[in-house]
Amino acid sequence: VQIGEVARRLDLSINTLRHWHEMGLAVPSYRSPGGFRLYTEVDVARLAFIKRFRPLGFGIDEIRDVLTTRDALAVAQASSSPTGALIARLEEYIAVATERHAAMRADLADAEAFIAELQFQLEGTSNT
Amino acid sequence: VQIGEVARRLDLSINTLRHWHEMGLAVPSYRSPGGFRLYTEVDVARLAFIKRFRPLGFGIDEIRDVLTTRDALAVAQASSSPTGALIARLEEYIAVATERHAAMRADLADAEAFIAELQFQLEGTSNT
DNA sequence: TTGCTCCTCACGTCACGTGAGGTGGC
DNA sequence: TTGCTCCTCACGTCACGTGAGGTGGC
Repeated sequence: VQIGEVARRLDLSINTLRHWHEMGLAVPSYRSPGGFRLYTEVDVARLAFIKRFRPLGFGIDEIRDVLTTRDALAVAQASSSPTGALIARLEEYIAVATERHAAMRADLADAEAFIAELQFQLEGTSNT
Repeated sequence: VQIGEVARRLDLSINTLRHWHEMGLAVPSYRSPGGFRLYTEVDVARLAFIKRFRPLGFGIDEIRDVLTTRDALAVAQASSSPTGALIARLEEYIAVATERHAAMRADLADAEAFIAELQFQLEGTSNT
C-alpha cells in the first residue's frame, strides 16, 4: 500500500512517514519499480505502534531502540538464546514510559484547571 | 527575584525563561544595574500561567495573544469600553484548548493501553 | 580574592514542514 | 494526454539547548 493511503489510515503526514523512513525508524518493505514506497500490513502495524509511543515524549532514536529490542527478544526466544538483558532493557523503557505517563496526567489535570479558570474569568464579565 | 530562583520555583529551564523574554512572551519587569533579569511576583504568576498553557500545544505567538487579549479585556472592563470582540476571541481559545485537551486524553488512553501491551508481552516470556 | 549567578552572541538540535522541479501509473 | 500520487534535494521553522567568553554582587 502506498504512502498516501498509509498516511490517511494512521492520520500521520506523508512527511512524517518519509522522515521516519530516512531515520531508519520505519522502513517500507518494498519499492515499486518507479520508486514509490510500498508498505505491508506489518509495516503499518509497526507505524501504529510508533504512533502510540510518540506522545510519551520519546525521541526517534529511543523508539527505534525499543522496537529493535522487542524484535531481538522475539528472535532470542525463538532460538532459545539468553533474553535477560533484553528483558531488563524493555522493563527500563516501560518504567520510563510509566513516569512520562504520570507526567502527562499531571499536565492534563493542570490544563483542565486552567481551562476552568479562564472560563470563570469570562463568566465574571459584563458585556457592553 | 533572579532568573535562577524563578526557574527553580517553576521547574523551567533558565534558557526557556530567556527564550520567552526574547520572544516578548514574558518580559521581566526590571533589570539590576548589572543587567540581571529581575522578576516580580506578578511576572512569576504570568510565567506560571504560560507553563500551564503550554502542554495544550499552543505556540509562543498564540500564548502571547491569549495573554494580550486577557489583559486588554481587563483594561476594557475597567474603562467600560466594548469587550465583545475580546470575549469572542478568548472563547475561541477556550474552545481550541478544550479540543486539544480531549486529544490529550485520547493520547493518554492510547499510551496507557500501549504500556499494558508491552508489559503483557514481557509476561508471556520465559527467561533463560 | 573566591565562587556562584548571570549576561550576550552564535551556532546546534530535534522532528518535521515547505516549496522546487521532476516522474510514476492507472 | 490528463490528473493525481509520488519522488528527491534543499532550505525553513519552532522551541529551545549548548558552549564560548565575559562580568555582577555578596
